[in-house]
Amino acid sequence: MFIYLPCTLTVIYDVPLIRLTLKKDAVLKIGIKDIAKQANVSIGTVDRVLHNRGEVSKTTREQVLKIIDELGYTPNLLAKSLSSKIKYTIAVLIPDAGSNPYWEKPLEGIKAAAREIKKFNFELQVATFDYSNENSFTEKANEILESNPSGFILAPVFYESSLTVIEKCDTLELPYVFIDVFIENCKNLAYFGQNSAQSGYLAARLMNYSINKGSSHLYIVKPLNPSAPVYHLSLREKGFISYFSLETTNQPDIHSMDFDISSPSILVESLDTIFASNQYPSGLFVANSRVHLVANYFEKNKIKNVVLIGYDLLPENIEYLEKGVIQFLVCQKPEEQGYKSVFSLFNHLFLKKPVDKLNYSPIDVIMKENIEYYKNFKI
Amino acid sequence: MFIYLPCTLTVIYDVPLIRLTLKKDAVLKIGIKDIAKQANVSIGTVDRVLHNRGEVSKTTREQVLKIIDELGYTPNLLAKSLSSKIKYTIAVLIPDAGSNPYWEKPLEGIKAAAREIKKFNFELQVATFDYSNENSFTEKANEILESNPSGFILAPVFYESSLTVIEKCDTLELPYVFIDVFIENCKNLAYFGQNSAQSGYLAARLMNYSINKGSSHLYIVKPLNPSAPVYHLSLREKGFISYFSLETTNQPDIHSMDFDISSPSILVESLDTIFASNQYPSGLFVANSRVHLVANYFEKNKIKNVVLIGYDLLPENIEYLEKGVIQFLVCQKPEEQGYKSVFSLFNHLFLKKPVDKLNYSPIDVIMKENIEYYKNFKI
DNA sequence: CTGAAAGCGCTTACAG
DNA sequence: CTGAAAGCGCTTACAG
Repeated sequence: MFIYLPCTLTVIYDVPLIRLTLKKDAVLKIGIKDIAKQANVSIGTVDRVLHNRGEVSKTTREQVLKIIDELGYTPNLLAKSLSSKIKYTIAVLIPDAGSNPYWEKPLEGIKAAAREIKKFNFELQVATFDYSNENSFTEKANEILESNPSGFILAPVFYESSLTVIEKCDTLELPYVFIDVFIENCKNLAYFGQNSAQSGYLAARLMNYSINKGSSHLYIVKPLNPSAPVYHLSLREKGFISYFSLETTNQPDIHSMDFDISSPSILVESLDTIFASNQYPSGLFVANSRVHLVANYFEKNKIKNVVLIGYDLLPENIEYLEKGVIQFLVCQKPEEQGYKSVFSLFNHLFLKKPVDKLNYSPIDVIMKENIEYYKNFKI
Repeated sequence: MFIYLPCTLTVIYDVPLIRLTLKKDAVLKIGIKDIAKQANVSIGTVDRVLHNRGEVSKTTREQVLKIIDELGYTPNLLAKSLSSKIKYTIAVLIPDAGSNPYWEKPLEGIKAAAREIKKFNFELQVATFDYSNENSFTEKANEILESNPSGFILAPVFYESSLTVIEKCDTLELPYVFIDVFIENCKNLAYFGQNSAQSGYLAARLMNYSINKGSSHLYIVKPLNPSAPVYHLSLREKGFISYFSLETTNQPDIHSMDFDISSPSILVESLDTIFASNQYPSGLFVANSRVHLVANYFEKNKIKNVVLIGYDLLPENIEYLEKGVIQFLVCQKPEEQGYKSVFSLFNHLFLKKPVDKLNYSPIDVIMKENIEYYKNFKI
């Protein structure tokens, strides 16, 4: 039923000033030649002070520096990379996508960034390791360090081994960027990853809004991959739980349920138990991308009106979201994490620009209506 | 109450192959010199066929073309823009931010893009017009066309005048990009804007999830600026309404309420009426960024438990979202629209890359928990 | 300590 | 129709 309820509409004529900004940009770009002329030196000398390569007398150095400052010189990056023979190599060490399809996404972003900075003589070295094999991590890391890259992006999933690697980086003065996993008190150039607890908290709010209020049962499902670490999972769980203890007067019973993804039958049994019990769920929060397993169960058993929230845009998840079996997918732009990791090193190495150290990904709320725009990674 | 319910956990050892991809990239970059040598011509001739500047005999032309193809030549863009004297100018014609603060955002993105492609000899010309003055649009457009830009980004808010301008662009073979407003059957290079109906539809789903189910009253608030067009507003309204008629068995009464933003007292009166009536609202959907006016009313009158959903990240809206007065803000990355408009012209003019014609912005769902990541525009 | 010169991969007149 | 040469703004040996 649609009711139209118009209010009085007063027309006003509040005419803002018309203005036209046509930048004439009369500022002529000044180059090292101009500086050289002003300072009565050769461009070679200017270059020496520009890059602190010494072999310049103090007085001329200061003179040149002064003029550079006065004229507000900024180097022409195109000319720089055209003439320079320096090659930059960015090494990447992340888990094998075979063990976790998640890692395809950051790699996609990494590759996209690599394509963009290729023209500036940047090259990529990608190595992967096995989640269930700490040695493979160390071995690959050592291989990389021996190849002497200009920068290093790594997912430090094994704490002890990572510390050893990081120490070596520090000694070599090799700038390194953490992706996805964060280790504290390191001299890492930057970190790009998720705010897992926060995303769980957000999911809880969505859950709370979506379920029928009043006493109810919520289930946190944690699909475990025995060979993969679980910190994201438990942080998401913590965030989810803390929302209900902090923000709402609505206090549902929250149950937690772990299961090994390699034995789906256990999941089915557990879900059977839950749905047959007198603790019938109002909603399920699946703390990672395996939410499609639960969605599949819902579909088969024709379960409706139970809110289902999960993570990540796997094709299966997208399908169930579009069908309406999953209500919300929380997503943390994994491609962007990879993309930005590369660019942080580019900014540091090439542009000599300062880089933000702590970088959490946006937490996207994906629904039927907006999934279209998140499906494909585009910069 | 938190209950832990563990399932059996079986450890498996599914060891994926370890692999190391160290791109050696032995492919030497080939340039016009190599082509020239292969074809036994000078680089001048190669350049002539590369740019179809004629003055080349058919046979040599074909020979060169063949070699270019064989060697898979791709031009070095850095060298190209370093040596070329060609300047590109992108003209922009959008509404004055004075009449609608929204337009600051696309402009921000436009400027960001401009900074990035400045090094490729791209320059920006920004002109603004007055929403309440169609003549100002036409005048500025003509001024721009006379300045003979390389590309044109415009918000064609006045239909008739826009058609005239567009016709001139077509004659001049000037590529033009629509931003925010779309006109059908034009030869525009691209369009960047919102999918307004879709966002209303999404807002309705959020609303439906958030309100207590059962019979209820929802209000669509349309804050009107008499000098600005309303198509986005009414599309959002339509989308909102159609969700309830299409997707849900839950059929609340939906009331629509327009008011002139220049007389806030009318809004207050209307809200007073609503909240005193026997049609007490479960939720209000404010179809644009003025949702903070309603939020302000909520705060003053200590209204709780009424779902409030609105648009855009104005500072006031952010504040009320963080306070919990507004539950959801729907946002359509206006900065990105500007940013991408510029890049579509860059791709077309400079890179000669094909450009997608229809580009809807992602519809972001913003809540307390993720607003942090959407506040600042970053590429 | 400093300068002159070649070169990066293109474009752009100009000469023939 | 075609080629030789200068130049874009830098870097990089090399000579003094």
